[in-house]
Amino acid sequence: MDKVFRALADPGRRRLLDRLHEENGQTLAQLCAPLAMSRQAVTKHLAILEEANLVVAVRKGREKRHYLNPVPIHDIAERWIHKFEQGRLRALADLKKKLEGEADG
Amino acid sequence: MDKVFRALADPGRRRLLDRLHEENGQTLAQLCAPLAMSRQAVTKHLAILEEANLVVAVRKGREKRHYLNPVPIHDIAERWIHKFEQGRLRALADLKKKLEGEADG
DNA sequence: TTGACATGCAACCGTTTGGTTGCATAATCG
DNA sequence: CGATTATGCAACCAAACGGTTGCATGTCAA
Repeated sequence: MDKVFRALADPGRRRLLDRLHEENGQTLAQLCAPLAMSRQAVTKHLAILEEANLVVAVRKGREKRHYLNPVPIHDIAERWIHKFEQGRLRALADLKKKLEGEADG
Repeated sequence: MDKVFRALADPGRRRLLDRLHEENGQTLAQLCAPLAMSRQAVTKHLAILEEANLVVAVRKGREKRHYLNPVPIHDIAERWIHKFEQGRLRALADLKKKLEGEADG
């Protein structure tokens, strides 16, 4: 779970996930192409995404195809985001109350 | 959006959000208490959470009460997670197919 | 006013991060 | 075979991160 959050912390890596979401199974070279970053930098980002299990790579000859794994994102939504969505309106009410200069706490 | 992802990348900060979710409006001292970390470290984490607008602080005399703002988390769920939840089953199918050693790509 | 409590600010420090460059390896093509 | 393509590995580097310590400020209470 922590690895997933950390992996998502970098905009470049989120961009890579977006790209794979648009077109799954891309190679390293394909992913690098429009990214204003060296191939090796992208390699490292992909390694971090793989480490977090957000991306699964499959070698095919001299190419390496990258596939999006949606499970960790789903898990975060379920186990973490969901919790905060529950009390959401209450929290917003708390907040608004305080920000409106409520005298007493 | 980037600030939110970055803020969520640290387990200590997620912990702080969890604590505020359990009990909203806690002071710095209250939040530090069980955290095996110096008060100043917590201050920095809270500053990052405030910067990301995940926490809103209100001074009350010599105390500073911290309130959870659920909006950025909601936004991430809406604008980012949701997208991946859409194609989720398809992506999983793609992945499974490849991992099962599908000959042709 | 004095003391204690709650927080703020700033300097410093080791480690991690995100990136680079250079070279090595492996697979396809002619 | 040799050239080209696709990727891997390693060393290096500046900047950001997460944390510390020391001191300053502001507020409540006796």
